[in-house]
Amino acid sequence: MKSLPEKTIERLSVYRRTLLNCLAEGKEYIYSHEIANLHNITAVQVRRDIMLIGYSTTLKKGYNVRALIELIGDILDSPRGLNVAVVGIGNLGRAITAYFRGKRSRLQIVAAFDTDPEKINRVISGVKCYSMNDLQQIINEKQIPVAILTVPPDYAAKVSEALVYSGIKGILNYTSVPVNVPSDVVLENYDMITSLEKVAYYVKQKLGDNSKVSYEE
Amino acid sequence: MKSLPEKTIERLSVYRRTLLNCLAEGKEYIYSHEIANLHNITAVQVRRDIMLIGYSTTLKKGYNVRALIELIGDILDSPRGLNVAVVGIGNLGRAITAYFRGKRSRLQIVAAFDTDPEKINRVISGVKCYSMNDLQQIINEKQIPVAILTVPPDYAAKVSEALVYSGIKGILNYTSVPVNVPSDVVLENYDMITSLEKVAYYVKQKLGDNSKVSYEE
DNA sequence: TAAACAATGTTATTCTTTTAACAATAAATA
DNA sequence: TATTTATTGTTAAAAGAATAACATTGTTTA
Repeated sequence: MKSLPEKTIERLSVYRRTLLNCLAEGKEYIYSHEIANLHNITAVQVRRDIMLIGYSTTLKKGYNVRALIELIGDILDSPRGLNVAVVGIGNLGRAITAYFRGKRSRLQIVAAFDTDPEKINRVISGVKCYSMNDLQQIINEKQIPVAILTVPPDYAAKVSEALVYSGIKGILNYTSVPVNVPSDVVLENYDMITSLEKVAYYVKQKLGDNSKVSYEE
Repeated sequence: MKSLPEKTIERLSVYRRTLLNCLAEGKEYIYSHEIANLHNITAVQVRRDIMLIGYSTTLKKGYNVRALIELIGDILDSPRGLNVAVVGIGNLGRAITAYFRGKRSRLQIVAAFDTDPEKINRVISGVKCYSMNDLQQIINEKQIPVAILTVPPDYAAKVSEALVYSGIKGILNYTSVPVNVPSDVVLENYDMITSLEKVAYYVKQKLGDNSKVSYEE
């Protein structure tokens, strides 16, 4: 399989969730422009993404929702599922596990880690919490290739090192500190403060355009 | 001011936080390649970003950290700060307010909204929580142009409509549902499930490359 | 059935972003 | 002081992503 553009991968993930909703509402077929409207993008982009994953329909009644979902699954999911750990089970960690709760998904959050003795050995948001000291052991025992990093900023670097050392293959970093990993480990840094500052920047630009008030004095 | 590339805006936000740390450690000057190493990017990209914001140094001792921070502030921040509301103060909402707690920033989270009677009129993570019914009133009274949307998926569409109607200028949407706003409202959709699925996809790819095991049977 | 329409599939173009190439110059060194 | 080195600033090229243009083809309708 030739590799798909990163942005297409992202959109496929979102498409799938929207399509699952459609299916739940009894919708069997969907037009490219309907998918587009649901996501604030153009129908061309939708069609192009769908072309890239090799789906095509001869009908003019839109795409078969079920078939599309399945095909996206073939691309995104690992056949046997993929285990995930949440490292740092504070508010953010719990928010993420909550997202997955009850969802039937090929991604399973199978362990949480924390340093707080109050949390260790308890089940939090449906996930057993282990001591950070047992990181390597549990990751190996449970065969966990992916970790979500939601520890306080000061611990980010140390913990990500430990994760790499424990053999983790992918890290989704939600701390506000960029972390560094060897090139054979997949890394996605996402920074919530940055997104907020970005929105604020564009809002400032717009306000500045419409009324110079805030700059006048 | 000519408008800067979106990616540059994002990086500036991250640079600033890293630079603040450097300053806290007593570092007065920093080389482009040092900034680059901290962020897993190239020095050229750093220099280009810095060129774009119009900073330049005649010294060969690196950039003046203090000056850079200030200049980034001139670009990103509104002179008088910008008020922000968190709409839906569950785990995710609390995680975000916690980020900002104690941070001296030009972005202030000044209100939370929720429907849970247990939360309304209480102070949560340092922020007063109001009833969702008072959205418009409070947004106007407190002059809040930016909202962070962290409500359960089913409420996302309704609440974002209400926000737009209340005169909000920017929405940062963390629900797993894409929302739609008029073109004069700044919108950033960020989907945590998608980022996790993306990491999982690339991990799958890598594992597939190294050992075909998972596809063999 | 023929014409018009509406939808998809694909190539070409444009735009954005990153990377490369290299000129300029302060600082260090022989 | 002349030479080398290290660093910045800037233009040029390449890569990646979105958009536009358009060909194709079921479906509907006169």
